Amino acid sequence: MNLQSEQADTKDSILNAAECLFAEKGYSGTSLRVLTGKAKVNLAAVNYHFGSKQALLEAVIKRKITPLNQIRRKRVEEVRRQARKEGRRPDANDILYAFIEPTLRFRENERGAKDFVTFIGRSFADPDDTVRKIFFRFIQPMFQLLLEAMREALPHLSENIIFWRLQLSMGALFHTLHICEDIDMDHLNIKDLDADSMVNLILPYLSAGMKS
Amino acid sequence: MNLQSEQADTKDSILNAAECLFAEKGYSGTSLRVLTGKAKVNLAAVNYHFGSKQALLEAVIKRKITPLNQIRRKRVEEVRRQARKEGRRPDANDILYAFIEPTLRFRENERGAKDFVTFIGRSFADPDDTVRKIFFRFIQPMFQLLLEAMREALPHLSENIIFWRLQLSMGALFHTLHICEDIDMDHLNIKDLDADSMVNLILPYLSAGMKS
DNA sequence: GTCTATAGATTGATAGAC
DNA sequence: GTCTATCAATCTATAGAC
Repeated sequence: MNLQSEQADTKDSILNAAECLFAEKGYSGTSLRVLTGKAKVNLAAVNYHFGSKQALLEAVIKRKITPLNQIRRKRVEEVRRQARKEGRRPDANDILYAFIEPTLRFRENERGAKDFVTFIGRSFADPDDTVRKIFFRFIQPMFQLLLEAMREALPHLSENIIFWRLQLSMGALFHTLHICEDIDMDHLNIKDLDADSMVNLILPYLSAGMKS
Repeated sequence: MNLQSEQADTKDSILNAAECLFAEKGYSGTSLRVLTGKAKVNLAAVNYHFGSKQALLEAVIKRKITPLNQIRRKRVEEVRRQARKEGRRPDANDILYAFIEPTLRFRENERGAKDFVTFIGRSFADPDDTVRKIFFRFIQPMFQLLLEAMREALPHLSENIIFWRLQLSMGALFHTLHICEDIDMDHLNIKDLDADSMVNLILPYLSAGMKS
């Protein structure tokens, strides 16, 4: 019992520190020395508990992306189900809302989630193939679902166009989410905006772009 | 004469190799050994000709961003001038076109420009403060000009909203430009799209978002 | 499970011969 | 200007005592 809980603490400490440092300094930019220092565990603990730095990366991603995607998937499918029930096409704005709102809510509420979302944004552009591939693996099914839903919503647009407009949306969303952690201009600060305000800022833009 | 031209060749070889490798592997992910290997110059040549790895980074950015920003600035100001002459507000779509078209044309035509534009996209999200700060310094005046022009075009929107919609646009644009170098799905491939087609793909999205 | 100590590789930068 | 050789620091990962 005691052993188990202490192990869990060590693993969690490592995961929390990794989440924070990966967001701030990137995967390659974070050394195990700094990481274990922040987590207040021994340098060898990462390799003992996770096997390697890369396995730790996977664990960090998996821990938060799994429940988040579960919520988002449920919300998007509810939009499609509701539309089908009413004998109409789903609305692009509703689909985007079903994806974005839980993302920003999650970012606001969960411990370390702000770091995690920043990390997602960084990972899209990470030069390290490893990082991009691992992320891609976890994100791909969710993106596929969005693609399907959008094809229902916007049947007059080609799959090609929808694909790239979704990419434009992901780029806009995640760039903004991590730039706002970085920027410090008094009159333009949205660092402390709540989830609803951020949705109101971002959703109209993405929605108009998707339908354009 | 001979000495000068050989020096220029060495410096240019280094700049070209750096541009390519920084785009592909990032600044931190590129070692001077690999870089000088690709440039076919001696390991010590970077420090001799540029002083440090960071000074090389600045030189790489400066070489291409200066002429590119000159063109973009001229085009954006021409849109404002024309509108003023006709006694109307500039159109947001025209402003975006004046920024994006030269960017994509440049990307298509100039040697190494595709790498450079990819590198810009990566740098927005680079975890290394140094990289982001240097880029920010070179990009800031151009962004400021866009901000001003957009405030003229969209006077009913607050400066705050315009600022963040421009950020959304930059995120969408540069994410898409470097994801399209990375993606390899036959039916969705735009890797070999020409500049005009890319403008047609991206501009309506950004334009609708800005005006939303 | 936790710790120290260290292997083994790689990094940016530089000194000094040519 | 170009080269070799090397320093000093850093990295991931692991072996072995406790």
